[in-house]
This record gives sequence, structure tokens and C-alpha cells, in this order.
Amino acid sequence: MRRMTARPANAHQARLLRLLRDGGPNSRAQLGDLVDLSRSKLAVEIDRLLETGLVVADGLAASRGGRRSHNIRLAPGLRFLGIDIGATSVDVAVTNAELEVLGHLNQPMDVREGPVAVFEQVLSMAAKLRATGVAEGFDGAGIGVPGPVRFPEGVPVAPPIMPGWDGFPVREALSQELGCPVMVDNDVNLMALGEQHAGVARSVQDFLCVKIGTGVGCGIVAGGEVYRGATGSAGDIGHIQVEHGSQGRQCACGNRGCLEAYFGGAALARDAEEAARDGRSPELASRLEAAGRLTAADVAAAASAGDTASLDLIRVGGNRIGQVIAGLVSFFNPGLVVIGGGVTGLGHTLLASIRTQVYRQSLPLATGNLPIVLGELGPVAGVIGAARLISDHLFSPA
Amino acid sequence: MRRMTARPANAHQARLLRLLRDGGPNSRAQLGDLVDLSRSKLAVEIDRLLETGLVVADGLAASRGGRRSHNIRLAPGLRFLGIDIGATSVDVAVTNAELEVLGHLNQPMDVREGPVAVFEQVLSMAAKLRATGVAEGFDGAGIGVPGPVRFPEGVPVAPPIMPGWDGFPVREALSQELGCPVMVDNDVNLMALGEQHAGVARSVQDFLCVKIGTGVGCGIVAGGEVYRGATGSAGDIGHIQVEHGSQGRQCACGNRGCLEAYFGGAALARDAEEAARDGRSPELASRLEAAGRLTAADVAAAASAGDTASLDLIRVGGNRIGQVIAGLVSFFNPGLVVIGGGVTGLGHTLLASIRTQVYRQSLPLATGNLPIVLGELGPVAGVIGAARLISDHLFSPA
DNA sequence: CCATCTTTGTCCTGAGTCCGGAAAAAGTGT
DNA sequence: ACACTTTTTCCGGACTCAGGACAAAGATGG
Repeated sequence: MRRMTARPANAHQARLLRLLRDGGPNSRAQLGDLVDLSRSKLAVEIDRLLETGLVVADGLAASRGGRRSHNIRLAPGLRFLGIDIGATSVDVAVTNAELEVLGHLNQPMDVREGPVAVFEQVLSMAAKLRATGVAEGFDGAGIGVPGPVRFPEGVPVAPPIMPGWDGFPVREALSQELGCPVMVDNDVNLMALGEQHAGVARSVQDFLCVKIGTGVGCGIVAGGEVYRGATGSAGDIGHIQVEHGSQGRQCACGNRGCLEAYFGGAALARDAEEAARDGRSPELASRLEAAGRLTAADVAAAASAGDTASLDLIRVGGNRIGQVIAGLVSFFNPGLVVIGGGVTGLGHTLLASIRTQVYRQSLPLATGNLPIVLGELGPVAGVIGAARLISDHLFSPA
Repeated sequence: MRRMTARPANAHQARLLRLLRDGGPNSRAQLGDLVDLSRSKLAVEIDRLLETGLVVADGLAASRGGRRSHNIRLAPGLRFLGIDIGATSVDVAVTNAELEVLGHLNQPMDVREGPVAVFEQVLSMAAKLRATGVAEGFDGAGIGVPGPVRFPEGVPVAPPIMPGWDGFPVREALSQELGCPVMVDNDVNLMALGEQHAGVARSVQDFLCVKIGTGVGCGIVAGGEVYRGATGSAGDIGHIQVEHGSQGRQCACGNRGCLEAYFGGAALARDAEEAARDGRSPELASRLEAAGRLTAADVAAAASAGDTASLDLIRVGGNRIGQVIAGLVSFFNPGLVVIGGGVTGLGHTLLASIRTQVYRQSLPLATGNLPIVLGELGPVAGVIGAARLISDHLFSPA
């Protein structure tokens, strides 16, 4: 099912494609208002795009007081595949060219099973989505993995939680399998892209997107662009030390006192089980007995049932992460901080605790008008970000 | 002495000007190798630049095996003024168009005397430099101030250590006085620009420039560009908390446990005086008696004389700041960290202490090949950065 | 229903841009 | 002196592109 999707021939065409992606179908006249090209030039570029099949005519627009204009839209058959590999689950979604989700699947899966097993799963999920009729083929795919990526090549580098993936040519391999262009990035960066495209961070140029899942990471958007760092590991805040000296908690990374040793899905589950066994929380104890183990979701449920031990866990954890965010806010001076990821279920208790800590610790200069909010897209942020990634790539001059 | 310096008419001309600035005089043929323009086009653009007077012919280049090419250089009479307002001193320098320092003056001065007094000082220093014959007039000036700046307007916003400057139209006022274009930025950003242009950070795209003067700040360069944050206060790391809880040291900002309460010129002087009075350091005590008060320079001198108390102060302070830098490195994943500012005199003792802390705390991912070095330019970094700032502005399409 | 006005789309021309070949200019090396 | 390189200038032809003229399509008002 290989497709040879055309690419824009120049910057003007790329600009038009992005406008149509972000603003939906539009009339030729309106596009003219947006792009500052002469009418003749605009007509030529649109005609060429129509020839390539990337955009199609779509009826007549409403009159603006005179002759009605022709509507233009991105080809309705274009399909992007957004893939979000988490530590413990895989999300796959199909979007149209406007990055609207047409179908979405989620499967629990341990990323440590390695790239081959995960790809098998991803491909079967993609096939399942195709079978539902939402897509005949894919024009491009974006994929996020939970670890640093050498971005230009699309290859994970020394990812701590997915050892088997080090150096695996994700982009190359997936492009082979799917027969379409593929771009790879860190899952946190894709969440940031998703929230920027369709979530709370629309129209914000500089923001941080803190993802609290099994671990903790942070997507950085500077000047409207995702910042990836010198070697692609920017935003790796899970191992910032929050407790100094030898009494810091032992972390899986070998150091002591890391943020992830105190908060995040893994740490929260461990603390919850301890609280259950200690007798501090009958609520958690009964859940532990029922399930055999506890997760962040159990803590969330217990907390909303009023369990004080769970609320305390969230509060203390929120303070820890707030402490780190406060430092980052001073340093980076973002216009917005988005909190997202699996533990968003902890919701406003967590948010309140983070806010308290940040506003207390940072100077009013940086926090003067700084919103700290929960992500708006939840689990689809990652897949929308993945689709956005590949569409940005395809909608740029070849 | 108003000059009406021409501006490049298009991006090609701007590109050429920057090449000549950064690479020095060059032959037409070599420029042709660098810019990917047709010979005819290149000739036209260079001729136009010659007409405007921004560049001049400069004899013949050495032969590359055939006809000798004509050399081109930036107008030798172009002069930029670089101004660096510190907390306790003012630096003013004159550069040529290649940003080489032709004259440099330094005057102690307290920035809290306010913009009017400081400008008077600056203008008199500029006049003094002009009197030495290095400049007849100025084609542009860059100025750095020790606080956050609303960059597009060139106005300080709520600067903590220079209260009288809040909202003062620095750019506008100085432009009036000097009769030339002016750009304003944070002093730390200018230090970063300076080290990027002529110092250790040449050819590094992403780096941090930590300036330890009276306070502590950090210049951020991402993707080759200075990052200023949503409101211009990015890099303000002096008030990141390094000690949590109520036993943290009181800081001038009102919070407790800030980095600046533990390290920086001010904290170091205080700690040194305490050590002198405690009897922990006879060396410092004698210096205190001689001068009436101590500064970071005294600690540096005592340390190089082998005073253990001073060495300890540096080590402990280095650990504190290393602790913060370690966090920033994890977050930002820079390709280089530059340490500069007034206390660079503490030199390699400080550097070693910072390095130890960073390499211990950060993951090998981010630190794998991360050089942490002292700035190469010392006190001229700021003024070169200032000249670079205004030249970037002037050497861009009008 | 008709006349007039507005908006949109198309066609065309003239101005400008720019690439690259040809040839001249200026050197090098034998 | 001669062959070869490199640099520069000159110039023709191809291409781009803005904007005016005009046609098409609809709105408005009488």
C-alpha cells in the first residue's frame, strides 16, 4: 500500500498547506488575505497544488458581498499515523490532514520487550485501524519513544528505560514497513507539540510541558519550536536531584535523591504500597489486597474517595515536582506550564500543590502572569503531536 | 556627530556583511565560494554595498593560481560602541566593524545611582574614547544592563538590583544622546553573545553562559540564538532555591535558601568577613584590617596564597552552583557550559569544584561530552557582545 | 427585472531578476 | 612566448511576478 505523496515545491506552497492544516478549509480569497502574494501568483501556486493532488476544490464559499469564492481544502484522503510508545503502553491513532483523530487504539505493552515486538504490535494496531475503514494507506507517520532520540536520523540514543532500543534505526525500519515517510522524536516533545497544535498551548511561543508518567520528563518549546538540546536529551528532568547528601533516596539510575525517586508513576506506586502495608491507609490496603499491586490510578481513586494518606502522597509529590519546576521557571521564563501524562488523574490536588510550590519559590518577575494548567488533550496529545511532527516535515519545501 | 549609516537592502547583502564581520576581509572570489550566488548577482550586490559605503575595496588578494581577486572589507571607519553596565562598574569599549576592541575603559560605579547618573558617566567615557582618536563617531551602540529587559523596546522591567531603572527608556534615551541606533539587552546575554562571537563558544549551537558577579545569572543560547524567555527574564538563576525548608539562608529577595544567598560576589564577601572575624583565616583577617572590607578578589588572592579557609569557601560555593548547573544541564542539554563574570579570578579551584558536582549529579547522557570551561574573554566579553548585538541589528535587512 | 456596485478569478504585459555562457583581463608556470 | 587558470565583466535569454484590464458571479436597490 505504498503511496507516493507529493511535496510542496516551494515555501509558498508549504505555507498554504500549513494554513489549511491549522485553519481548516478556506476560500482562495481568504488565503489571499493571509499570505501576501499577488492574486496571480497565488492562483498559480494553488493550481499547482491542485495538480499534485495535495489539495482539492471543495465547493463555493459564502459570498462576502460579491462573487462567491471557491473553497480549497487539503485532500480528504490524506492520512497520518500517530504513534506514541509509552513505558507501559502503546497508542496508535489515524488522523486526516487537519490532524483530527479519526481512530485511536491503546494497548498495554512493556517497551522493554524491544523494538521488534513493539513494532509488530504497532503494525497490527495500524492494520486494525485500517480495517475499520478510516484509512486506506498512510501518507506519513510520526512516532514518539520514551527516551532521547538523535532527531535527524530518528534513532534512540542510550535510552535508560528501553535498553534494547539503543541505536535501533526506528525511522528507517518503520518507514520500510509502512512504506511512507516517518519522523521520530521523544514522546514528551510530541506531547508538547500536541498541546501546541490543538491544546492549551495554542498561540504560546515559549512553554514547558511536564509529563508525569512512569517517569518524569519535560518538553521544551522555545520561540515556537521544540528545543531538543545538543544531543537530543533536553528535558530529561527525572534525574535532577531534589534531595542532596547521602540521605537521598536511592534511584534506579544509580544516583541518590533524583526527582523520579520521589515522584512519578513508579515512585507513587511504591509509596502507596508502603502506606497500605504500614496501616496508614486502609483504603489503599484493601485495593492492594484486591489487585495484588497498586498504581498511580489507585492513589487517584483513593484520594478522590477522601483517603488522607493518598492525598498526602500527592501533596508531597507535588511539592517535590513543584520545587523542580520552580527552578526551571526561573531559568527558562516560560509563558505557560502544562502538566500532563498518565498521572493527570491526580488532577487538581496535584496541580494545587505544584502551584503553591512554584509561586512561593519563584520570583514574581517570572511568575507574574504564569498559568500552570493541566493538559487539555490527555492521551491523544502524544499521537496528535506525532501527526503534527510528520505533517510539519511533509508540509515543508522538498 | 550624527551619522546616517546605510543598511543592507536585502538578505544577500546582510549575509555578506556578516561574513565580512566574522571572517574579516575577504576576496570577491572567496565570498563567491561562501554564498551560493551566481557571479553576476554577487558582483551586483557587492557593487551596491560599495556604493553605500558599508564596504570598501582593499587591494588585491593573493593569487589562487590565476588572476588575482580584489579584496573587500567592511568600511574601516565604522565604529560600534559596546557598553556593559554591571552592578558595581561600567565598561565602555569602541570596536571596529569586525568587532575588534580598539579602546576600552572601566569605571567603578554603583548602578543604583540611577540611569541619569550612569548615562552621564557612560557618555563621558565615550567622549574620552573618542578623544583618543579611535573613533570620530559611532554607527551603533549596544548596551547591557544587570536585569531583565523587554527586548524589542529596550526597556528594563522590574529589575531587582536597579530599582530606579524600571521602565526607563534606555534605548530611546541613549539613541537620542548618541545619535545612532541602540540595542539593549541583559548583561548576561551579551556575555554569552561575546563568547559566542569571539570566545570559547564559537561554533557551539546550544550553550549556557553562567556569569558569577555580584549576583549570579545565566545566558542561554539555543539553536545559535540568545533565548530571552516569555518576558525577558530567562536565565535568572540567582534565586533558584538550593536549600529547602526554614533553615535556608535569608536572601535579599525575601525568600530563603536562594543560590545568591550562598554564592556570588556578595555572599562570598560576607562569608569571607565572617571567616576573618571568626579567626578561621588569619590571611583574610589581615586583609580585612587593611581594607576595612573584603571582596571576592580578596578571597581569590588569599586562596592562591594557600589560605585553606578561602579555598573552602570557594569549594563549598562551587558545589552550590554546581548543584544548580547540574539541574540545568539535565534540563537544557547544552553542548558547552561557560563560567564567567567577576569571580572568574577564583579560577580553577572553582571550576574543579563545579565540574565535580555536575559530573556527579547529571546523567552521562547529558554530560557525556560536556566541556565546562572558563570564559576566554574576561571583562571584554560583555562589550564585545554588546557590539555584536548592534551589529547583528544593523547587518540585517532594513 | 434592470442598473449599478462589489468581490473574485483570469489573462496579459511590462518590469525586473537572475543564471550561465562567452570573452576579456590578469596571472602563473614552463 | 605559449598554454593554462582564475577572476571579472558583459550580455542574452529564461524565468518570475506584480498589478491593470476585463470577465464572471453575486449583492443591492429601485
